[in-house]
Amino acid sequence: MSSGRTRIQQKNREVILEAGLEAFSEAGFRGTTLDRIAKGAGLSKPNLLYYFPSKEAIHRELLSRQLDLWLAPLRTLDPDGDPLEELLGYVHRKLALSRDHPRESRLFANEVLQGAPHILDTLQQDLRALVEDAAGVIRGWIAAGRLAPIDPVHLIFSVWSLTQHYADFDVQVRAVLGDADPFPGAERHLDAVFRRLLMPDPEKACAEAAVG
Amino acid sequence: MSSGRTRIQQKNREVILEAGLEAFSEAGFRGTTLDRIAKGAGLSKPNLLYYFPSKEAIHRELLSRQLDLWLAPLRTLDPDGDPLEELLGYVHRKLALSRDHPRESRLFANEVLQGAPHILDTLQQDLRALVEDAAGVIRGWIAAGRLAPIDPVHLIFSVWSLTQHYADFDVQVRAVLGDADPFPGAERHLDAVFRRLLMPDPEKACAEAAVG
DNA sequence: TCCTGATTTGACCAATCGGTTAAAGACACG
DNA sequence: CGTGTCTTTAACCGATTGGTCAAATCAGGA
Repeated sequence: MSSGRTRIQQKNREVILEAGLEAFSEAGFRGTTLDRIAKGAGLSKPNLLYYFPSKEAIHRELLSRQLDLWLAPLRTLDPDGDPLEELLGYVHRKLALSRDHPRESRLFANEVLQGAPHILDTLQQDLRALVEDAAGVIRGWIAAGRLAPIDPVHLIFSVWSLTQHYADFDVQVRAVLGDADPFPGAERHLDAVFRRLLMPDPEKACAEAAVG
Repeated sequence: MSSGRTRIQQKNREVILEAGLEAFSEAGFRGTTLDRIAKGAGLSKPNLLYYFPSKEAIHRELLSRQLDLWLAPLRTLDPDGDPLEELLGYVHRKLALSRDHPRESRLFANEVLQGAPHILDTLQQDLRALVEDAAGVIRGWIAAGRLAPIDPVHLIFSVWSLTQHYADFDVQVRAVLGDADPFPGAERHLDAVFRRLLMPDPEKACAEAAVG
């Protein structure tokens, strides 16, 4: 009565969302069937619809539940920290999300790729505002000469694309690399890329380049 | 009799493939219905199946027909050319593909994102071999000191992800940037990124950074 | 114990899925 | 004209889709 939800309800809703994540991330919204989610959750189809009113409700709940986690790394940029450290840390955390939560990445990738019909509002409002905040921080660093001059918004796009690539196109990456774990190599590569890209001090950049 | 295909057949097959590209790139294979393709092509559903034996045949034809075009930019790397020019040219051509053929990009993105069930063989053989060739060229440049040291395969992944991002996640990019055309900014950004990333000569890099 | 509400399910629904069939319509060619 | 081929479609098929409903089952408190 206090929480409004039984233990059974909480547990089954979790099981359903887990199965839904597995399915939606693999096949997208339209490509996913209630039967498949039900089977994955070990429940009957009518029982699914006892816990969620519709397929779309499961999808919506998944998207909104993961969105905060998904954008969290970008919120942590500290204007008073060291710019290079902050941004490399961001890249690192974002790549870790791709490694540890590839299904969540593919869930969003499917959604956006197909026109973001369920989260377009959120993108245009929350995401845009969040990016604008982060871009402001980056602009401040550049203005203070603490960071190489670069378009902050496109820089953020670059972090997204470079890191999420290893989750969203995992199959392709492994097909090209062989089946070895791509992430150690990806981590080294992205660290080197962004270090070289963002280094504000020409002399340090030169030294690094000369050594490397 | 000579070509084995009537004018009507050729024209209708084209119309069907155009409608199929529109549909598959938007909704993926499972999310696309024959009825939608038929409607888009202005034909009846049985008439579709007079020209193609199945939905999968349309999809397969689209994938194989676009694959060469899609990978062409990577084949043009000239070992005897200027490394920086060659790679910047590759980035430029790849970004132009994202701008001028976003549906083709999303067609592949959907396919790979959902596990590449129809082209996994091609990825593991042709694509892998192609990347290995290109990586060899890049390694040669690095060994000759004509290019900054960098992992060639991950560099290619980076080109793919950075350029295709503007086609595949177009909706998200526009949501963040507003609805202005993202490509001029993307072009400037990627040019600057790869210039800085690949510049082999420390002094030139320093000069560029100091000026920029 | 019984009772009440929470949970589960078999049977079912209209709509849509990919695909088939047979027959009609359009066309070229003699 | 006629004829044989190419093209198109109405009608239909079994399977699957998202979703409903009433009845059965379960769990827990008095």
